[in-house]
Amino acid sequence: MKSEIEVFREFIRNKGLRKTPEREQVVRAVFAIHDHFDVDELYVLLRRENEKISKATIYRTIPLLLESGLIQEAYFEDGHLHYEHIYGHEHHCHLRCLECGQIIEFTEEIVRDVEEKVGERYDFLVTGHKLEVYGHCVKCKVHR
Amino acid sequence: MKSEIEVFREFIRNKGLRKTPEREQVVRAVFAIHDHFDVDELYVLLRRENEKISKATIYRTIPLLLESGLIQEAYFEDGHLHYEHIYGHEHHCHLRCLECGQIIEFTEEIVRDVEEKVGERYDFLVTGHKLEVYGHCVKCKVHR
DNA sequence: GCTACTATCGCAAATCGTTCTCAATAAGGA
DNA sequence: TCCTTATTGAGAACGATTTGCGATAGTAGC
Ligand SMILES: [Mn+2]
Ligand SMILES: [Mn+2]
Ligand SMILES: [Zn+2]
Ligand SMILES: [Zn+2]
Repeated sequence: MKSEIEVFREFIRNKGLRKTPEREQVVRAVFAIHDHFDVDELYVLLRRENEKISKATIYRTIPLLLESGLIQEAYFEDGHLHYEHIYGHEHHCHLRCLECGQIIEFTEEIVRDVEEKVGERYDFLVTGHKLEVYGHCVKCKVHR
Repeated sequence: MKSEIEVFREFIRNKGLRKTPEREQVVRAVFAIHDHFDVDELYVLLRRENEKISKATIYRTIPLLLESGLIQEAYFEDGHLHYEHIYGHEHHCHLRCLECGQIIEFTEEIVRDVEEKVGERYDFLVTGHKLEVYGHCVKCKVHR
């Protein structure tokens, strides 16, 4: 299996874009974080290790990572988007506690069936889905 | 079944807040729009018919509508959140075309099963879910 | 109904996330 | 190596949302 940086380089080349150290630093940072992240976390991480990268460059790189399928939007929270790297990981959904904000990842096969059913019903070429289940976690349940 | 304004008044009273014409105008506007909406659409609609309401008041009312269960966040798009009124409507999910942006609402029973399963698996008190399926609609499929 | 208390309002300023402008830099093809 | 031009960093600009504040108006108590 190709590494994420190989995938990225291929993507960049195919689009006729330029291979730059800044872009590749972003790719590395994104795959160094094994959790959901936002632009600012990426920025802080990169500044801590690397030194020089501007937020503008990170913002400009995000769409490339999305388009190349290396990352995806995970959820919108606290006024901004949160992402996660997905290349090399099997698809998962999110279970969120409305009280403490905890997020658990889970996989559930049935959702594939929904994709298929709905695709047929509305004549869509379905490519994916995003499912978030929410409620109250064990800890927060008791305080009510 | 209680009307949305009754539900709202009850909510307001229980919270010890004040019943104001501005807040109730927002409730009316929200239930006058039978589609997904954003803050600005609400503002434009209210200014057209009513005259005087500030955006700040709309922004301050949204959390009340969410907490009272009258509306919910539908999706994040074009840099801001879009909402929909849900009181008096059965739950539905969204099917989105990634190319033309079209959104189709659909209902699928199986998702309830997922809620239940996952709730048990992680000991959550599940209260709801948000599912978005995406792909390419009939029209957009052919152009590729 | 009148009064007093203070929640809520509108407006404008402030804040926050994101995009844009532009001059300097550096990919990468010739 | 040279040339063209995509990309960068820095900061200004922008759009959405929140906040501060003085004016207004609900509402509880008389
Ligand atoms: Mn995740
Ligand atoms: Mn909807
Ligand atoms: Zn919790
Ligand atoms: Zn379409």
